[in-house]
This record gives sequence, C-alpha cells and structure tokens, in this order.
Amino acid sequence: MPSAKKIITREDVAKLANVSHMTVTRVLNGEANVSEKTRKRVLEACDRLQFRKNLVASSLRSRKSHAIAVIIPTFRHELYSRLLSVIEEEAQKKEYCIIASQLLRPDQAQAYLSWSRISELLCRNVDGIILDCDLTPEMEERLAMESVPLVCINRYSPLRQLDTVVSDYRSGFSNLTRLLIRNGHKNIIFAGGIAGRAEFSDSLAGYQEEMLRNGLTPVQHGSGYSFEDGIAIADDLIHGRFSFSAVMGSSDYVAVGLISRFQEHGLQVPSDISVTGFAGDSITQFYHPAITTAQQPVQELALTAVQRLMYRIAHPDVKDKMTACIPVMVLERQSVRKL
Amino acid sequence: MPSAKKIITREDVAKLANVSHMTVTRVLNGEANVSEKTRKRVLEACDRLQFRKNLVASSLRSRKSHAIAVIIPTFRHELYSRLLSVIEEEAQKKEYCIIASQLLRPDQAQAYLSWSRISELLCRNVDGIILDCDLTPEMEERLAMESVPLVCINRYSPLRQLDTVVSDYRSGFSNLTRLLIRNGHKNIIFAGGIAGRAEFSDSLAGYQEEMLRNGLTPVQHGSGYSFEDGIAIADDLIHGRFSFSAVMGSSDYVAVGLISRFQEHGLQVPSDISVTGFAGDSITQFYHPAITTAQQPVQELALTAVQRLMYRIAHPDVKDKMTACIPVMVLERQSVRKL
DNA sequence: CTGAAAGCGCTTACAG
DNA sequence: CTGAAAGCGCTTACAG
Repeated sequence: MPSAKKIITREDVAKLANVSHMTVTRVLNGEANVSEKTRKRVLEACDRLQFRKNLVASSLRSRKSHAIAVIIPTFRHELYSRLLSVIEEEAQKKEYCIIASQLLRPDQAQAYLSWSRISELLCRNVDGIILDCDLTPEMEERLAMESVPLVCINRYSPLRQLDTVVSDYRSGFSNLTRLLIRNGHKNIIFAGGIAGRAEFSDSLAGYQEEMLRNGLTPVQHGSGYSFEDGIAIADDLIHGRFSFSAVMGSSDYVAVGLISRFQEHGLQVPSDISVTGFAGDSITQFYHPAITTAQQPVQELALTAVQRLMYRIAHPDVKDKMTACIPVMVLERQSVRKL
Repeated sequence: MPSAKKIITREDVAKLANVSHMTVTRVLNGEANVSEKTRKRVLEACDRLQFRKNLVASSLRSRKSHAIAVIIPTFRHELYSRLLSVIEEEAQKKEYCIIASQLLRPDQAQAYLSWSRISELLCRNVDGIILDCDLTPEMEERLAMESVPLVCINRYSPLRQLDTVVSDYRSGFSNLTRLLIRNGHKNIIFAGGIAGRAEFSDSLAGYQEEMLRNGLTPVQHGSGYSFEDGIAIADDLIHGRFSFSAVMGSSDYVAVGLISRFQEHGLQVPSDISVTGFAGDSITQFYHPAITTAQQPVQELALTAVQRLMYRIAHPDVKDKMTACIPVMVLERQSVRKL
C-alpha cells in the first residue's frame, strides 16, 4: 500500500522527545514558557520525524484558518490580476494564504455576487474576505449581518456600510482634464463609461467640474469600457458633428480603440487628435504612441485593503466603517499634443 | 458580546429534526439510504437554522480538503493569469477551491521553488498541486517521494518524472517559420530566448529544422523574453552586419520591442521588416500593426492539467507518468509581409 | 515550566 | 433505513 504513509503527529514527536504533546504545542507555537533544553529536544524530534503541523486540525479547534478569500470578477484583466498579486504578496508576508475565486463563469454574464459564493467560503472558515464585485443592497445587508471581516476594494458598496478602498476617480479625471486644458485643448470629449455606476459618476464629475471651472463645455459621449466600445465611439465622433481636439477615454482600452479607429480614418494621434486613457494598463506603455493615462494605485489599494482586513480580523467587535479614497497619478506620455 | 454568534452544528439540526446527527450527515452528503420523509425534515431544519457545514472539520476527519494549490511565478503576466483563470473556473465546477500563490517575492529574484513553499501547502492538506515553476532535480525527487498529487504545467521538470502539460513550442515555431518562408522570406533571424531552458531548445529546434529543411541558414541572436530584450536586439540587428527580412521574437514582448525600435530607426513593420511574436498575449491583437504570433493553448493546458490532477487525486497509487504536449496555433495578422 | 482532560464538528466503521 | 461510539490532530482551560 504505497499511499498509506504514516502521518506523523504531535504525539509521535512528544514520545520521541519524552515530553507531553502540550509541550510540543508550546514549542511549535513559539510560546515563551518552555525551558531551553526541552525546546531543543522537541525541535530535534520534529526535524528527525519530519513533522508537519496539521493546520486543518488547528483551524478546527481555534477557529482561525489563516486564510483569506478574494473574489474578483476575473483573473484575466490586468487591473484585477495586479490587485490579486499585491494582495497575495502581502498576505504571504503575514502568513495568510489566499483562496482566490472569480465571479464570472464563462457561460453567464452574472456580475453580481451571489450568497452561495460567500457561503462556500464561510464553510471553509476563511478569516476574512476581500471583495471586488457588485453587490445588491440585500447582499450588503446580509454580509453586514453575518459580520464576517470584509473589505470592498475598487468598488463602492451600495449602502456604503462596508469597509471600502477605492481609487479617487474624481480627482484622477479632473487632473487629466487639467492636463489637456493646460496643453491648450478646449473641446474635450469624455468617451464611454457606464451610467449608474458610482465610479463613472465620480469620473464624469471630475471632468465636468474641471471643464466648467475653466469656462468650457463638458460633452460626454458613448458608453462602455472596452476596446470595441472605443472603436464604436470613434466612429460616432468621426461621423457626427462633434468638434473636438481631444478625447478622454473612460479606460485605457477605450483609448486604444479610439486611437486605432482614428488612425484607420487617417487621423493621427496626437498630431490631429489627442487621446487619454485611464488605469495605466501595460498597453499604454507599449502602444505606439504611448498613451497618457492615470495610473490606478494598485499597490496602495491592495495594501490598504489587506491592512484594514487584518484590523477587522483582530478586532471583530469594532463597528465603525472606513472608506479610503486613494489618489491617482497622471502619467504623461505621447498621446497628448500641445496646441 | 456581539461577535459571539452561536455556531449551528449538525447536532442542533439533528435535535430539531428529531434524528441523530448521523442521519443529518447522510442527508447532507447525498447518501441514498435515507427515507424521503426524514430527508425532508432534515433539510427543513437545516434551512430554518441556516446551518452551514464546517468543511474544516470534515477535512480533518476525511483527509480531503477539496482544495488545490496553484503555484505560479506571478499573477501579473498575462499567460500566468490566464492559466490561473481557467484552472480556477475548472476547479470551481468540480467544487474545489484554489489556493493561489506566487513564487516570486518582490524583493528577490528567486525563480526556483523552495521546499518550504510546498510544506506550507501540505500543512493545509491540499488535495493536489499545480506547479508552473522551475524545479531543481533535488526538489523534483523530493516531490516524487512525498507522492502528493502534482502536475507541472507550462514547464518541463528536470528529470521528467512528474506529470507534465506543456505547449508544443517546437511545432509552434516550426509553423511560424514555415509561414514566413511561404511568404518569400529567406533571411529569418530568431531573436531572444534563454539558453538551457527546455522551452527555448524546443523553440529553436522547430525554427532550425524548418530553415534547414528549406535549405536556409538559421541564425539565432540575443537573449531574453522581455520588451527591453526586444529593444536591445533590434539595436544589435540594426548596427550589426546582419542581413534579414524577418525576425521571429521568442515572445510577444520581444516582438513589440523589436517593432518599436525598428520604427524609431525609420524601419516600418511589415513593409521593411516582418516580425512575429509568440504567446498570443492581448497586445498582439491591439498593437499597430497587429502582430502575427502563435497562440499559447491556455485553455487546453489548464484543462488538461486539472483533469490529470483530478485523476491523480482519485488514483493515488497509479505510478505511470504522463507528458502532454499541446499544439500551438498560428495567428496570422499584419506584421508579416509577402515578399 | 509541564501535563491530563475535554472538545472543535465532522466522518469512519460497525451494529442493528 | 438509522444510530452509538471512536477518532481525525490540534487548542483551550485548568491544575500543579
């Protein structure tokens, strides 16, 4: 029976070291009150037997799994995979592991988190959850009721009653707008977005405020955040009677779509039209022309979220909620021209 | 004491449904031999009490965690995050969760898997491991000894004694070479790669064989897989006395680096020089010109790996090892010109 | 500084 | 079809 390997337990170690299994526990958990001699003996025995602590057993008894769950729409988009990356790095440092799960199944466009998803995770006794997905108000209430340590990242919760870490879209777009105005642009169009989303309202508000402050007329056109949306909007802009010297994409991919379509119509970026993106995905760096954009503060978002989650885990009874709004940095590149 | 919520257990459900906790277990685990009436009563009780099965307890007793670990170099590269995405989707379908972990810590260039990493995972009783990282021969032997269900993906193990799923680099590059030759190219340079890596040897072999088969002279130049490597190689090629009409990048990012540098030197792609990439990252689709490349078969790699892992988990005593080599599809786009 | 006892919430193995 | 007992490998709470 090749797979029937004997499992080494604390008891085996205890026997070899000639102590009780409690002493082994104390040594392994780094508790202070063990004599140096005993400690050494135990450690040696562990080594000799190649003892491996069973975290599942420890988790059952102590109700601490040292695991956190992360739910994001998909691993395939750069922003999400970068967030996940920083979260995991940080969790690793704190000796937590992450259970990563994607919201979207390939066959369905379900964008909202379902309770069963949370339930599966709670069955596994995760110590906390980081959430980057859309919540119905009912879900939010249920989550609050359950009082599991939880932080929303990159998205507002509908009732604003959960800990939340988001980018400052408003000032991000306001800074981008200011950059264009400083470069002499007056007719600047905001392209894309999805009505009803808080992130979009904030973005639009940042743009509009800056335009109005400078006596300019804000114009928003089209919807969406994808490459294809950018293509479609470019078509509209070219065939409609818009007059503009610059277009601000709601995302980097909208910007890329805009630029490629403009070029297909013989319009060069930035010599004929200036274009900006939003997010700071790697394509903005490698694209030709390199695209001026605002960098999502991935590192800070993720670190803040993990920190807050750890705080919640350590203080389950604290009730006050936090919302952190992380500044966004403009990255000046080649897709904007000085008029 | 707000956080001292009573935990509902099988025993509570049993009491309410007026059965033993074993019967509750049977119902919850979908075992057949329970009368319909009892089953209904139990299910109702579960519902009423909002009972949640404790998977940690179940895992401790049954030694099955229904969790698999995935170790990849980083979540930040497209190939890896796509692999992770498909693996997770597939695991989800089979009711497994994934513990995702990155090999590289930000502060160290450690590319090799350490034993402690595996050990942490085994402490958590994961049912299996999918590995996309470099292994020393010692690590491979130790892993084989431990006999935990394990599959290598996207990389060969040094001793070839582990289950492995990789792309067919050889025929991928051979097909790419054939495409260029069919388009009239004779002086084709292979750019980049890292000596000593099996994936690189295979790639190079595919290219060389195809060149020789057509009476052409293979020339390999430069090393690496990054954008910057592509830039550096482009400089070499321009300033050296190479004569060539096409360059095959070892990766998509090498191709992008080559193209941008060529363009900075006034050489247009594809009118002056043809360039190909490898991997099928999204940038090849959005770049201008869109880049001809060979698509890593992400879906098949991941599905095959998960399938094989599930097989290993179900049959821990089967000893024979498998190596799957998944075909790679050429994607013809605009960066290759017909001479 | 050390240990004996109880228990976390399940599943296993057996009995009826 | 149903149940009583034991045990998975730890931690908790208490005693000395």
